[in-house]
Amino acid sequence: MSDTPYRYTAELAGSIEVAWQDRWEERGTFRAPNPAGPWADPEGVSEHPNGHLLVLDMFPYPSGAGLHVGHPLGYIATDVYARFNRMLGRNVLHCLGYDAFGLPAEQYAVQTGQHPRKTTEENIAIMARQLRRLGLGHDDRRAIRTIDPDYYRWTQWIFLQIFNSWYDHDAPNDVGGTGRARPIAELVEEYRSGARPLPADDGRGWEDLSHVERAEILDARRLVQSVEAQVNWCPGLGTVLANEEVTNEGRSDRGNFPVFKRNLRQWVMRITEYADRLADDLDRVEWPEKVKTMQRNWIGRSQGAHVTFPLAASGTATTTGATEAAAGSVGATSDASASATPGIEVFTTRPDTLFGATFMVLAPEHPLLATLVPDAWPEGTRDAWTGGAATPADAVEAYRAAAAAKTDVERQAEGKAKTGVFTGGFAVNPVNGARVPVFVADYVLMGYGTGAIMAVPAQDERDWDFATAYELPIVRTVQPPAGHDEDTAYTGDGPAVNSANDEVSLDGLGVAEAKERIVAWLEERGAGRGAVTYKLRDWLFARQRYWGEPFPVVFDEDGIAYGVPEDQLPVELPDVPDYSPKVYDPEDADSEPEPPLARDADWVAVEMDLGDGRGPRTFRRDTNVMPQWAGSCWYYLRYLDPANAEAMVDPDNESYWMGPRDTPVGGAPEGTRDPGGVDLYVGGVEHAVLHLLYARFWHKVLHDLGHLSSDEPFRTYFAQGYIQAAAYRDDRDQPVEASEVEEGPDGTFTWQGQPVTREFGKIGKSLKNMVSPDDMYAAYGADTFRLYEMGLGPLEQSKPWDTRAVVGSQRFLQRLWRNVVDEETGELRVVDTPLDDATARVLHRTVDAVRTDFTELGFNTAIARLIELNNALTKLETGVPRAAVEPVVLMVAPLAPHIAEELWARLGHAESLAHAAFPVADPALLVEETVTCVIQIRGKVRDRIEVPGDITEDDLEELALMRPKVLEATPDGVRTVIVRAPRLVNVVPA
RNA sequence: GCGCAAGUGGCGGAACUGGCAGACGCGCCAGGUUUAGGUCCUGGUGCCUUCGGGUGUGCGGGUUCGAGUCCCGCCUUGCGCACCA
Repeated sequence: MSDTPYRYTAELAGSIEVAWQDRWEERGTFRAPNPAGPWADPEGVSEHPNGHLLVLDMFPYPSGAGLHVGHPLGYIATDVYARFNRMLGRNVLHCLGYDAFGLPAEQYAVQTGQHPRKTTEENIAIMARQLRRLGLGHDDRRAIRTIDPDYYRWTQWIFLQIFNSWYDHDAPNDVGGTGRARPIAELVEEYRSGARPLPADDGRGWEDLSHVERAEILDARRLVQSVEAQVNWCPGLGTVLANEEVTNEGRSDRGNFPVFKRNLRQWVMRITEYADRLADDLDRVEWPEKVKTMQRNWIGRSQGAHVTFPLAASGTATTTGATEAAAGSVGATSDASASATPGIEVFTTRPDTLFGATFMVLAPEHPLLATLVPDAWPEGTRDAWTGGAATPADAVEAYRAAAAAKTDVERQAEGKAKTGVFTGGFAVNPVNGARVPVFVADYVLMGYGTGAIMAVPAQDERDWDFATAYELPIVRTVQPPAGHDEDTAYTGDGPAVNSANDEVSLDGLGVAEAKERIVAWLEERGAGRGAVTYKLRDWLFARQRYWGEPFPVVFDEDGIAYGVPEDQLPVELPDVPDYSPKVYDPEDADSEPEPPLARDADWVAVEMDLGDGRGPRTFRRDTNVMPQWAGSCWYYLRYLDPANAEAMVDPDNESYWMGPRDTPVGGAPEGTRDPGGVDLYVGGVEHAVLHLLYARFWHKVLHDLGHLSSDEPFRTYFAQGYIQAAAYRDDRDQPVEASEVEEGPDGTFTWQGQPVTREFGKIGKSLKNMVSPDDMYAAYGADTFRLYEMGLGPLEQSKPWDTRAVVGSQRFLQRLWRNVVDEETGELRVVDTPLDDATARVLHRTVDAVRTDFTELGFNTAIARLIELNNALTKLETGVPRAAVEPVVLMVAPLAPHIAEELWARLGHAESLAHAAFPVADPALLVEETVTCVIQIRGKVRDRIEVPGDITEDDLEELALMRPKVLEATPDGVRTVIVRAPRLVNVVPA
């Protein structure tokens, strides 16, 4: 029998923790009152005069492997912050649900032959147990799951809202600009009334159109469209993917399978309509600059101009005069298809350099190539331009085939070496009438701009490289500064040169002015116009998989798509016998997507009354499912009102929790209207352009349609670092089980007797370095684990896991416990004597520092201060005063809530401390009575003296100059004395 | 290649506007408790040192009475972008 039965061991910690978790659940301690909706509790809301706070973690995916010690890092951090704010009197909403649709669950289910619903629900149960054991103060009523029909009913509802909307670029929005989503019904009304002209100006009105014609007009405007487009087809996953889901290496971010470009008809969400607002509104949220930059880069907005280069008559490869350009937009050719073509439209960000455009380049996929190519090489064609082919058609075809066969990886492997062939065609530079040869080259991409460029070698490095490789002329139109290398392009600012025709001259102008002038000239001439392009593509939204939300869309016999009426939602995911997607050889680029739902003929054919007055009819269901991002695009809204059967969220609940704040975030532009949104959103940076961009898009649509008062989902986003763990590899570079590796005294590592090398990496199966929180609960308890993770270092940093070091946090809690409870008797040890002055000052300085640290998420330094304070109390010889230990318990509570609750209760408090007031520092006690003043000679510390904290500069200087060491060091007198009372005096000898 | 972060003891990391570098924790060392090991407790712990002191925040310069902190030039690591016209 131990003689310390009341010691704070892992066993005791465990029993305390589980008991408090039960109590919290029974009492509903963390249930946050809502102002409205089915749980309306206005009284509960009014009990929180210090306002409200919405703190959220990124939506977790319940993986089959359970949690590892890296996962809870952010959950603990938000919990500490939430608990702290609760103690400040705020109404705090913190909860967590499950993002449970998606590929991994489906793949796991296929592997194990079980239904994905079964495996997903099992995984959720495991995760829920692990999370509960952590002691997170979540509102347990709000643990929503995306796979529940009551949830995805609203996912489908939102889809229909977007489907039934169009983007009106001219409509004023509420942030002072124009452009917002409007219901498609309003567009119909404008067409019907004639307020908006119909696209086809054939004299017929809306009522005269067939329903197929009307559908075509509307479908072209919807924010969800079915388009025939080049998509990312991933045979290994059997589905198409969004651009955001394809890695730089041209592989799927899930599973790392090859991805191929295919032309297929697919659903897209028109996120590009929001490109400007998505870019601009980043200024109004408080996010890491890094993440904002990533989103801006992804959106890739660039300002420039579209310029049309008329096609020139085929002929000799020599430059002719300016007459043709003046003649008009089309080069004089007899070829019918060419005359139908106005010319080659390019996008350029440097219209000021137009006079230096000496050739053009089309992407290999450019449609104009077919009509551009003449029968024979024009006279004067250089050998190097032909690619060795007998005719331009052969050369272009060979080049196109070669480019098409190359994967992105191969293109990348070739680096920046420029290849291409002459098309045999010419175009006319609209500013000077120069005949410029047109090339095809794969350094121009079909997916950006117009898929064609004007090449200005003197001011563009890529064009320079191409021009030198193919001996094309280079004309400088921006004067490089003196000393600029004559053999490179100059891309900087400078005065324009060689840039004048009979009507306009740019010579001498800087880049910005030159752009302005030439764009004005182009617009006047109808040869071009100012333009903005984006790298952002529309969001490919359909997946040919099973485990996702079905599309609430049906088609009639004409192939027209209809949204399923709201009152018939949800469209439930049918329980099909064969849910495996049709997957192919990952390299089989020519395979076709085949959704599992398409196999269920009974489900696909449906009789339905759309409520359009035509009665019940037979329709064909859409057999796609939504991507995993769908459920995670709006879950934070459902948290606010998860039981609401009438709306996705009651508007009053949304505006209470997420509505715009009175003052904008720091760094927002002057006069900004606050966008509202989640007050603190914590999660990994890997979702910087996926989830965070998609959610912003949906949120803005819902805001435009009047469903939300906030116009950004996440007002403040904090990107947490990762916990990494040691992993070890053997001599074949294969990871070995990290838990079985032994460290030798010389610092080397061995596994089963063989030497292994160490690295630090992501925790997980692939590196065999899994550490489960369950092991930590068993060995130390949840409070120790929480404290360890928070004490490791700054939250935004990635840090290595070290199980051996966890004991330090346990020791702290043991000392705290021992300051209150006698380990042998279990009796209370605190004394009721008043605090001595020194202890009171340490206490209040700690309160002040911890408050600041908690507010700024500086948990590691807060913990250090609390340890110092507790160590100071431990050393008091007259016992630990209650007046000191109670504030310590309250301050520890957000970090280690179970032990704090237990000590609080043992100290005689009947109420949970979850809503107790956080200690407040007395300003009078923040200043130290005496401080150590450092005396420096020429900046080097030479002496120290104890002085009163409020000593004047003059007194301190006098004191310092009398010190023997100072006198000794200044035999020739003193030149300067710098005094920073009360901490420092620096004496500079003469 | 371009852009952005970050480099501090054996390790994770502290250090407000330039003002005692290394808080706190791990590890290590010594002592105590214990039958022993472990736990736990107390003290010490940047490096060098002739014990006076010297030296020290990736490297080299600079500004300053004073630099981890500011400026210039490098190096390394991490992240992002990568023919985006």
